[in-house]
Amino acid sequence: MTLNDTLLRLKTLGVKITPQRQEILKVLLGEERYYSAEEILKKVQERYPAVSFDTVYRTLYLLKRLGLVVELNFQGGHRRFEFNHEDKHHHHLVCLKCGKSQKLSCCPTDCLTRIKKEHPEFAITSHSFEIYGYCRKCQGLESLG
Amino acid sequence: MTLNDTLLRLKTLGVKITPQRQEILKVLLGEERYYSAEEILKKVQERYPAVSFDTVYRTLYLLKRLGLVVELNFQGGHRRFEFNHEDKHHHHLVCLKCGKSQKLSCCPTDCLTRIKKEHPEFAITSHSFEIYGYCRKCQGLESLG
DNA sequence: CTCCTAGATCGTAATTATTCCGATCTAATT
DNA sequence: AATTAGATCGGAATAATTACGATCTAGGAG
Ligand SMILES: [Mn+2]
Ligand SMILES: [Mn+2]
Ligand SMILES: [Zn+2]
Ligand SMILES: [Zn+2]
Repeated sequence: MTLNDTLLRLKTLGVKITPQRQEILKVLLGEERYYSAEEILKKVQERYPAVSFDTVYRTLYLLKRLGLVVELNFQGGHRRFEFNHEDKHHHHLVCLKCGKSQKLSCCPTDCLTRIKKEHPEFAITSHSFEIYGYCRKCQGLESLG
Repeated sequence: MTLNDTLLRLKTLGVKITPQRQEILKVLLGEERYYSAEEILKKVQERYPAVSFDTVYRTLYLLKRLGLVVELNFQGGHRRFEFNHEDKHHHHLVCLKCGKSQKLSCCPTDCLTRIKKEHPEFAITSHSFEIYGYCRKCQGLESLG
């Protein structure tokens, strides 16, 4: 998904295209990874020093409602956001020490179809699946804080 | 798992058994569901009015390190804790409106074994798998806040 | 049983993350 | 160019979590 595609999509949905929103999207589309709200704020401030957390959060939640952004809630209460690249739905292998992550090649679709059958009255909108542990570098250092 | 079993386990591990810790365990063992830190504080305060958040959080993290408690991080940044009943490992179907949940009958074990093979250098310690949406009661009310 | 001490708790303050809000601004339509 | 619904800013408010010094106590030694 390119920036222009995304902007077109927003325009179609009747959402205003502001420079701040464009800049937030540029960050999210820049590297294919997840970001904290603060990381996004810092990056956007390089171009627009006056931008506020309010704008970042409002934009992220807007994009989430539109299905363009995914919210990730990791162990320890760490909240992250990443662009929802079409056909690139994925989950993460997250190191509890350094926070680095790798994409997982696998999504529990069989569980999902089973649960849909078992709970037909429940309107499923999303799911999360993350695996935690320690990467090679951080093994043995778990207890050193 | 009963309270006495758990206390014995803690004793074996060289952890002090305080009345506050016992009370927190009683809450967690009482109903087989997850709790917020605040819910636990309130319940424990019924017996020990002076107990503090500090004690609740420290105890929860202690129990988590010992594998007796699981930390759940739901959409919206909601953090919950539940007792890790042996052989009752499970995941949740969570309503985004009312917060009520149901146990899932299914754990993505095939994904997990696959990931272990693909990332033998990574030391996996835990995983999360939650499904979100709207329960029957809350359907159609999603947008009413 | 009493003493001792490492570790636990309390009370409160500090920190962090997120949300709220009134004043001002602006994208997009007319 | 004027209009206005919706967006942004700056800062305050709220909520969640962590920190810390003073005090207390569980559990082991004697
Ligand atoms: Mn990712
Ligand atoms: Mn549960
Ligand atoms: Zn998936
Ligand atoms: Zn599982």
